[in-house]
Amino acid sequence: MDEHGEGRAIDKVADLGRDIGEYIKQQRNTAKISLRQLARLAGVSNPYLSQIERGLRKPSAEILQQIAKGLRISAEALYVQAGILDLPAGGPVTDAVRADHDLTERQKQVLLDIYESFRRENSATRPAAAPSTVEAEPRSEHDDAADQR
Amino acid sequence: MDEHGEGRAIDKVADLGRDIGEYIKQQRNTAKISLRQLARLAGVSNPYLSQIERGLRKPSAEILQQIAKGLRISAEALYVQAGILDLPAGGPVTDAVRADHDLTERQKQVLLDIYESFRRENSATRPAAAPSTVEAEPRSEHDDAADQR
DNA sequence: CCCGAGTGCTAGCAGTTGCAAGCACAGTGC
DNA sequence: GCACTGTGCTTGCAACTGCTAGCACTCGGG
Repeated sequence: MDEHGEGRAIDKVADLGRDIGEYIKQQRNTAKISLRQLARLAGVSNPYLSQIERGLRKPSAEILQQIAKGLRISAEALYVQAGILDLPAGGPVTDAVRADHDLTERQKQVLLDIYESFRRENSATRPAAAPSTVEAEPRSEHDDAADQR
Repeated sequence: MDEHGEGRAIDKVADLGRDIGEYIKQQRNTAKISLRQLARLAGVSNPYLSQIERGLRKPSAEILQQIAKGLRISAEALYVQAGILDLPAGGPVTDAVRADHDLTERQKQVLLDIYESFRRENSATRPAAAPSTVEAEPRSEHDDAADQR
């Protein structure tokens, strides 16, 4: 991490750690499940999940993936909170370009940069879409039954 | 990783490690830059980048982000290769661009023209290894100077 | 020949990640 | 009271990540 200023980077990392931890805790509370229940559903150890929620540890993307699965939210939502994925530019154009097998990665990036620049031109004051919390559907018995169909 | 069969999971993890490593190496070769140059651009140590490319180490998402920056491709492309992000299920680029309400018609056309031009380039120059002329733009001093403007 | 600059890699190490074992506490039923 | 089940957390440790110092090699110039 030589690129980072020593003091501010540490503060930033700590903040990011707390951000994803608090977000996970918030999602878990919203889902009304205990830390141990989530840990079991996610397939991670409960002490580790506890440490993550309190910002003491910084989980890998794989662990975030597992936690997302346990919470039944998208891994991407956690990645965004963890700062390893940008807010989705959103929309069919971005997805289509990314999925196009006829383009190289570099070409995709060039196209999307131009696309974004056009959008900025057209709507300079449009606010960015906020991360969604709609995935925090409460976990109930009824939900489990629906899950099995 | 208790959810996974022991033998197959190990094989799968190893494959994934080699996948992202080979992918990075391929992108680097396509960009015609040395391992050390990419390491410098990415802000990671060159021995570590070497180990990553050879599948000996499994980089974190943060490191992948840095490597993507050095390669000038999206971090998401690397995440997909690393198996921590799913391929977006997108529709055709043309349809998506045409349907995008954030763009003027002119902008749509410009984007689609560039898109088609890229595809043409790729069809004309595509051998089995699929290099791109855009991506294969040599990374020179001149480029660096242009980069800073 | 030597030297310098470049190449990719080896080896050892500090710090971090994720875990298992265990603790203290709360609530419930006998 | 006790035993049980559940809660979140502490601690120590093995494995891993990412680094630095250094190596061997190639190439070009003097």
